[in-house]
Amino acid sequence: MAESESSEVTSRPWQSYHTVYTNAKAGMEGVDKEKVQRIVYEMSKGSKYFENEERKEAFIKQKIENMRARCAKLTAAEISHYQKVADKRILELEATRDLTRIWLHVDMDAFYAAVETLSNPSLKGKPMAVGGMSMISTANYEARKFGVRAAMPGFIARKLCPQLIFVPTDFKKYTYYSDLTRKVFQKYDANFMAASLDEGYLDITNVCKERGMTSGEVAEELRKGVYEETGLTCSAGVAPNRLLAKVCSDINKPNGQFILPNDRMAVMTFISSLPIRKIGGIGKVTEHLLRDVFGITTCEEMLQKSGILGALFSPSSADFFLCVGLGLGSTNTPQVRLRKSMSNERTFLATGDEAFLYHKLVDLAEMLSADMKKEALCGRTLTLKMKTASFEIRTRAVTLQKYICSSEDILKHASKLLKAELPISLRLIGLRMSQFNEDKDGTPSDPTQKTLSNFIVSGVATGRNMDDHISFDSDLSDDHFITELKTDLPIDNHEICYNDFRDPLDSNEVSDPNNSNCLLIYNNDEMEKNDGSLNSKSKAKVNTPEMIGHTLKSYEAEASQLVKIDLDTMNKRTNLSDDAVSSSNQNKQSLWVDDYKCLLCGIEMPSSFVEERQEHSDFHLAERLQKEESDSNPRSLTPKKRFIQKDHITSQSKRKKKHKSSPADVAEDGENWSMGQRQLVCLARVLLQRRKILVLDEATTLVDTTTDNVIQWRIREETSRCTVIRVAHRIPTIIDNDLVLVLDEGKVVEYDSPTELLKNNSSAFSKLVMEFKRRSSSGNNHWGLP
DNA sequence: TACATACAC
DNA sequence: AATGGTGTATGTA
Repeated sequence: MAESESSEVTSRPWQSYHTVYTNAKAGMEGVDKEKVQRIVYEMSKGSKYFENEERKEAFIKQKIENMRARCAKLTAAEISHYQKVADKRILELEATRDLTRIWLHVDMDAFYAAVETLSNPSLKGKPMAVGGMSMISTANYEARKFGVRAAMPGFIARKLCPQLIFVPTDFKKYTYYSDLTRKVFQKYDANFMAASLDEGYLDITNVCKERGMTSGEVAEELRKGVYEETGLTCSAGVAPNRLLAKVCSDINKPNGQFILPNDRMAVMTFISSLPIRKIGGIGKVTEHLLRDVFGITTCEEMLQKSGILGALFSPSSADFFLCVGLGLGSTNTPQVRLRKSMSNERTFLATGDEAFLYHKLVDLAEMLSADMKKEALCGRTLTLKMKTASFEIRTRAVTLQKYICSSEDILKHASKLLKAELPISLRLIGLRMSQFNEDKDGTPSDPTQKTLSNFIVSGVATGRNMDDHISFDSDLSDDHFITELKTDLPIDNHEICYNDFRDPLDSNEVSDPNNSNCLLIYNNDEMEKNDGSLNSKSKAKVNTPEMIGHTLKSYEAEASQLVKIDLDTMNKRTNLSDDAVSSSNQNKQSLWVDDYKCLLCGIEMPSSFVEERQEHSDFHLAERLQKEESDSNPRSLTPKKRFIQKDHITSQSKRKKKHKSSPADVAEDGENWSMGQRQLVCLARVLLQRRKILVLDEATTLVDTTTDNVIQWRIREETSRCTVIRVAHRIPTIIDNDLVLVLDEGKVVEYDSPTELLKNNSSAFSKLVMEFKRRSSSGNNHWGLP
């Protein structure tokens, strides 16, 4: 079996290229599939697209292997258990079977092509396709005889059929004809569901009853009506539910119909031999998966393998498969569904030209905004979609506090998302808005307006307590407090954005494949005196979280309280924390001349604007840090990167000036800070407090590596007389600490000084360091690692 | 929530 | 030379 497969790969390689258009489509019965497949393969071979398809294919193969392995691991007892569960579920589902409704699915025949032929009758009888050289939307039946079909690129179609006529798409026309067909649909079911421009689901139960007609007669009449109204033919399927009706409408295509009676036996017979790929929702991948793992090709087999399916798939997937096996589908008429997202995207010649990409983004933002306004929509989640030159698709999203719809707002956030990805070479950019505001009047109902949980008092060993609101009434000037800074979440409450800023090409972060590895590092300048056990030079050994908790507990005496400053602390809304920070930092000079004017830029802000003032001083702080950072390490920044940063600062300065005239706007500021800048500000504030013990939990994740190195160096300087506990993934962040604890899946795998750990080549830490070196060897090594 | 996949037309 | 655009659902972290 494996041998015949591999010989196919070498002698007839095209057979292993799985395209989307391998499934049987109406009108393609007499086609020489082998030939078509070979031509498609030869036209595609070697292209970037093809390489990406191969990558995806390999990924699916891997998935199949994993599933097979999981299958093989199941014990007999487990299998019988899952079978019992599945049998019970089958009974439950069977009980929901509803044979009282009659559903009709109408599907227009080669809709776009038929419409084009209508408006240009000379196309009649000739092979024709709607679309262009890159993509075909619809092919007429003459073209299908050559293997030309929807979703096929035009240049391949032309190879299959040199005389093929191409007609560009014209959605206005299709919408017009679609409306005509819907007028007819409406006569049979006022609540019909439009599945697309050329498809509809109608519940014809009442029509049949009221007019004393069989469903077949209704279908005939409706199709005749559609033809009279439009001059276009369609096909219909009648069945007790929508899932089956959809399958039925395809059976006698084109210009035909198929009736499946409302009878359980008829349904079961119909379903039994039906290939699963005919069912809507089962596509190329699922078909492949079910065939190669379980040997399932027909719907009937879904029931035969129900136990194992239940064991390997999620409940909702398993349910769907069972329904397929039982021929069950929805019979209800769902209430009008609101749209959940709106998007637009454009493909172009792949380029890394930032000005070009930005320009595309501007266009998309404007178009999207216009579309949103047309439907009076405002959304709060914006997603940037990118397709790289190698066809890899990436999306990056932000969820905002406010609903937006203006092109300016969209562009502002979209360009931030794009900037974080630069440099990058793209062939497509898209924007999508989702999470819409229910009412259109634009009332800014804040859906995630949070109460502030700022200072949370807790012990390390008792775990993190981010959610509880614990009042804080201790003396902040006490130097014995530990300040834990957790900055791996955004600071800004205005704008919650959980972006992954890591660049997969910039491998400065080391983690194991499932990303569960973590390094907990103790830089222990003072701890020695306090607790010798932590500083033990013992060999790496397995440890448990309890032990760590225990060890750390001994510090609780000294650190009478752990002050956790979470991100909200740094937020402008946080009066308490801001007061706390400034009161604990008495040597801090006032920025405000005469308690009114900013010393640095002269902006005027009354003292009552507490939050705005904090925001403003943070801004200057960030500016300073940025400057210091680029001065101290100018060569490590590419000119381009520096330009971006400079640009960032300038845009902020501009915003500040604007605020002069309207102080109320200041509350919005900080919005356009990069996440890295926010982390910088957090860090700076904490360092200023000069604690004896500092916990840095992924404190610099959002800062680029170069800056991170500067920061780490600076932290070491600033904290030479204090104990620093770092939690980090980046090796350079932790390499020169006194003690390293390697965590894997929440457990301490080993701990010792880095030098000791590195002596053992097979220690987890050594492996991480080696992996890090391997990944960074291709790029610049700024880190001066051993 | 963010992101990737799968699917449909 | 060259493989789309729009929208939904779902799984996973």
